[in-house]
Amino acid sequence: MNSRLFLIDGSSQMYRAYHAIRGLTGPDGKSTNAIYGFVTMLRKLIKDQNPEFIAAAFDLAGPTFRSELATDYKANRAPMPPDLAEQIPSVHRASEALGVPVLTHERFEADDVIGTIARRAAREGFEVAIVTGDKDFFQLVTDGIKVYNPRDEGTWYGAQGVVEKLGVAPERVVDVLALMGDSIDNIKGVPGIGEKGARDLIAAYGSLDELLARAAEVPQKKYREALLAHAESARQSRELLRIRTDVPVDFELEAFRYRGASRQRCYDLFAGFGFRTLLMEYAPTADTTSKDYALVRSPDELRDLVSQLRAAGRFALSLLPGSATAMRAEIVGISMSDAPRRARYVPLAHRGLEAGPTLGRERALDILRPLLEDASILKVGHDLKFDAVVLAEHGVGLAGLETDTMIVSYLLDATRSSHELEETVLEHVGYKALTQEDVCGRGTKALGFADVPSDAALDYAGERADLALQLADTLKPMLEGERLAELYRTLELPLIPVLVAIERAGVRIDAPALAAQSERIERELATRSAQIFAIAGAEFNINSPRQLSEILFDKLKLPALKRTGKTRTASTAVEVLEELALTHDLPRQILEWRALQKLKGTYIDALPQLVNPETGRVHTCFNQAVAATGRLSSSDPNLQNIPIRTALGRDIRRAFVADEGHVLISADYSQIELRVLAHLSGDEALIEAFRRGDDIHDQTALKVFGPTSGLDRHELRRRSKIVNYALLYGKTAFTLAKDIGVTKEAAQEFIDAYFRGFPRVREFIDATLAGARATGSVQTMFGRRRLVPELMSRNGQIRAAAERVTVNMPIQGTAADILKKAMIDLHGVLQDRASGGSPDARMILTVHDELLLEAPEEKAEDVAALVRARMEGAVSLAVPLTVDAGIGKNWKEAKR
DNA sequence: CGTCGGTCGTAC
DNA sequence: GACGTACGACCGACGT
Repeated sequence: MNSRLFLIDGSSQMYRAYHAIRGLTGPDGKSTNAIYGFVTMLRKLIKDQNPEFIAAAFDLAGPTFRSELATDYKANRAPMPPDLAEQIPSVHRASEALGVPVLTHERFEADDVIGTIARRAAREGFEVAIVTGDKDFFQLVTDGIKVYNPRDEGTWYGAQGVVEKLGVAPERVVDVLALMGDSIDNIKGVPGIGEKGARDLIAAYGSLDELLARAAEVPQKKYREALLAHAESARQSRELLRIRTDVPVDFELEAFRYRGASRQRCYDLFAGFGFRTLLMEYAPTADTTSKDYALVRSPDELRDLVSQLRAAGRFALSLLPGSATAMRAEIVGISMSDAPRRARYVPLAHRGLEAGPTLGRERALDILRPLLEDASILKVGHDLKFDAVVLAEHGVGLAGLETDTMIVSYLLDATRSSHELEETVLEHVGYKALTQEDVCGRGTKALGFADVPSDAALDYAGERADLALQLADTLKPMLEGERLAELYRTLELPLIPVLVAIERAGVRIDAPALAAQSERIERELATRSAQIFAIAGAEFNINSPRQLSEILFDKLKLPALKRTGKTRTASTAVEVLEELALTHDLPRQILEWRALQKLKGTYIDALPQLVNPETGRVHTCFNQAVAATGRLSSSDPNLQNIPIRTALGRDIRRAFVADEGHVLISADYSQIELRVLAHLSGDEALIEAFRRGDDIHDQTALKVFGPTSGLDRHELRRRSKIVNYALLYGKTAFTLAKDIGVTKEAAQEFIDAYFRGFPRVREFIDATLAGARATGSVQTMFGRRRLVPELMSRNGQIRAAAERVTVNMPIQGTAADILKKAMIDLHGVLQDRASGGSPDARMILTVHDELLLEAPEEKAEDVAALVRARMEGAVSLAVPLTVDAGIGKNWKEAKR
C-alpha cells in the first residue's frame, strides 16, 4: 500500500472554525475560537485517518502573484476580523505542537503550495488527500489525489465524486469555475453565467477554449452575448482560479512524516488558551516525577506515622470509600501526606490476595482517632465533608479542618464545570492525576476500591492526599487580598461540620404511605393511558416527546407552535400543550398524565429506595461546590425540589415525618431575595415598604399598575409577584408578557413603571453591570464572587445572558450567604443546648430560604422561636429579615 | 448493553 | 431568542 499524505488547507479550515464557534475566549479574554476549532479538527483528522504524512498550508497576508495578475483580486473581500488575525500565530503554533508542519509562501497562496506538493507526492507514489471544504481543489483530483472534506463525518471526493458534484471531470473544473467567477474573491468570470450554465456549457463544448472559440454557435442568446463580450475575463478568471503546481518550494516529503504531538508543547499552549478538557491529554503524568509512597501494614508502623504527622502539625488525608455514598461507605483505606510527593496509605478492607498483612479496621481507627479528633493538628483534604461523614459513621470525629481544596477552588471560580481533584490539580499544579477509572476500570466492569490490591490503591490514594496538600499550598494564597479568605474562614469552612450533622441526621420518610400513594397513582395512570390511546387512536409511549409529537402534529395535525432548541423538533412542552388544550382534548390529558408520572417516578417511587437501612431515614448529600451563585445543592436524593405547588405534590411532603415524640419545624425567610435587592440597591421606596411591613407585592402593584387599574387585588398581587421575580431574573418584556398574559408592549410598560417606582433598582442594575464589566466579576455582600467574562462577548445573545447572570448573582448569592450564616449560628446554639444533656432539636434540611428542623414535641415552640431569632438576626440589613415558622408532624403541616 | 445528549419538569 | 440557580427521569442515538 502507498503512503498517505494529508495536506490541509489551513486558512480555510481556520476560517471555518472561527465562524462555526462563537464566543470562546481564553483566560486573558482573547478569542480562542479559531484555535480551538482548528485544533479539534486536526485531532479528529489524525484520530480518524491515522495519517503517515501530514502538513498544513496557510496563506500569508500581503500580495501574491494573483494580485499582480489582477489588481482588484480579492478587492471585495472584507478585511479579516482582528480577533481572527490575532489568532493566526497561535493556530500555527498549535498545528506544529500537534505534529503537523506549517507551510507558507511569500508570493503564492496556500492553494498553490498544496497543488505543487500534491502533484509531486502523487508522482512519487503517495496517496494524497487534500483536506478542505473548498470546491476549487476539485481541479487537482487525479488517481493519486483526492479531496477530503472533514465536515460532519467526512466526505471523500475522487474523480467520480467531482463529476457528481460539478458535472465535469477534474481537469475541466477550472473551466467551469472560470465561467462562474467568484464574487467573494472578486473574480469576474462571465456575467450572467452561474453554476448550472457553466456546467452545461463546458459539458457541451468540452473545454473553455473550445467554448470561447465557438461562442458564436451557442444557441442561448444570453450566454452567447456574454461569452463574446467577456471572453478575456473568462481567460483571466481561469488563470486566477487555476491552482499552481509549479511553486518554487524546497522540501523533503520525509519532513511531513507524522511523529505524533509534542505533549509538552501542547500542554503549555493549551494551558495558555484555557483548553481545560484538552489539557488532560497532554499533562505530564506520574512516571515523570519521583515520589515516596508507602503502605502502612502494622500497628507499630501506624503509630510511627501518627507521631510523625503530629510532629508535622498539619497533613492531608483522603479516604478510599467502599461506595460513593458517604453515609453508606465502608472505609477501604486511608492515605495521609505531610509533604509534597510523600504519602502513606493504610489499607483496611481490601479483599482477595494481599501482598502483606492488613491492619484490623477497628484497631487502626483506634490508633488514628486521637490524631483525627485533635483540633490542634490541622487537616487538609479535597471534599472534607465526605471524609468527615464516613469517619463519623465509623465513630471517629474529624477536627482541625483547615483547607478543603474543593471549596477553595469553588470560591476562586464557582463557574468551573468541575471541582474534582483531578481537574483542579491539572489546572493549578499542572499534573495529570490518576483517576478512579485508572485504578478500578470503568462501566459495569468497574471494581470497588475494596477489590483493588492495596499496592495499586496506594498509587491512587497516596496521590489523593499528596495532591490535596500540594493544591492547598497553591490555592490558599490565591484567596488572600480579596474578601474570599474571610468568606472561606468564616462561612464555608464552618459550614462543613454543619452539613455533616445535617446529612447524618437525615429525614424520616413514611415509606408505607408513599407505597400506598404509588399504587393509587399506578391505577390512575393505567386508566388514563387507556383514555389517551383511545383519543389518539393509537398506542404509543406518552413519555417519549418524539412519539408524542408524531401523534399530535403528524397524526392529529395539531399546529406545532414551538420548536425545541437543539434539534428543532416540534416541542411538546407544557406551554405548548396548554395552548393546544384549548382546541383539543388530548393535550390536557397528556399534561395530567405527565404530572402524575413525574410525581410517581421522581419522588414517590424514588424516595423509599433511598432510605438508609441502618437509620431508616433518607440522607441527602449537600454539595457545597456546585451552584455558581453560592447556593447549596442537594442530590441523592435532591430534597430541594420536592413538589409544593399542586395539591397532589404537597401530599408528598406529608411523607416527610418527624420521629416519635418529635415534630418538624419549618422556618423560611419571607421574600429574602427582594429584601436583599432593597438593601443592595438602597431604594427608599422598597426599603420603606419592607420597614412598614407592607405586603411587598401589593406595593409593587401600586407602583406598576397604578391605583386605578380596575383589576381585583388577588390578580394584581399575582401579576406583581411575577413582575418582582422577573426583575431578579432579568426577564424580558417578551417572557413577562407571556407569563401574565398581556402584550409585549404592556409588559414593557410594567417594567418601565417598576423602574419609575423604584428608581434605585435601575441604578443598582446599571452599577452592577458597569462594575462587572470593569473587573470581570460580580460579588455578593459577603464578597463571594462570580467571574463573568461573557459580558465582553461579541455575541449579543451570550452577552445578554451574562448580563442577567450578573444582576442575579449578587442577589441570589447574598441570600445564600445569609442562610449559610444563619445555619452556622444556629448549629452553634443547638450544640450548646445539647451539651446540657437531653437530646434536642437538630437541623435536618435546608432549601435555599428554608430550614427544616426536628425537635422533641415539648420543645417545639421554644426551638421555633430560637430558629426565628437566629435566622432574622443572621445579618443586619437596611430592611428587616422576617421568618415564618411552622410546626407539624410532617413537612406539609409544618409548612402551612 | 452502557453512555450521553436532549427534552421535560420539579424546587427556590 | 427571549428567566436566574439547581437535580433527575426518560428517551433514543450512538458506540462497544
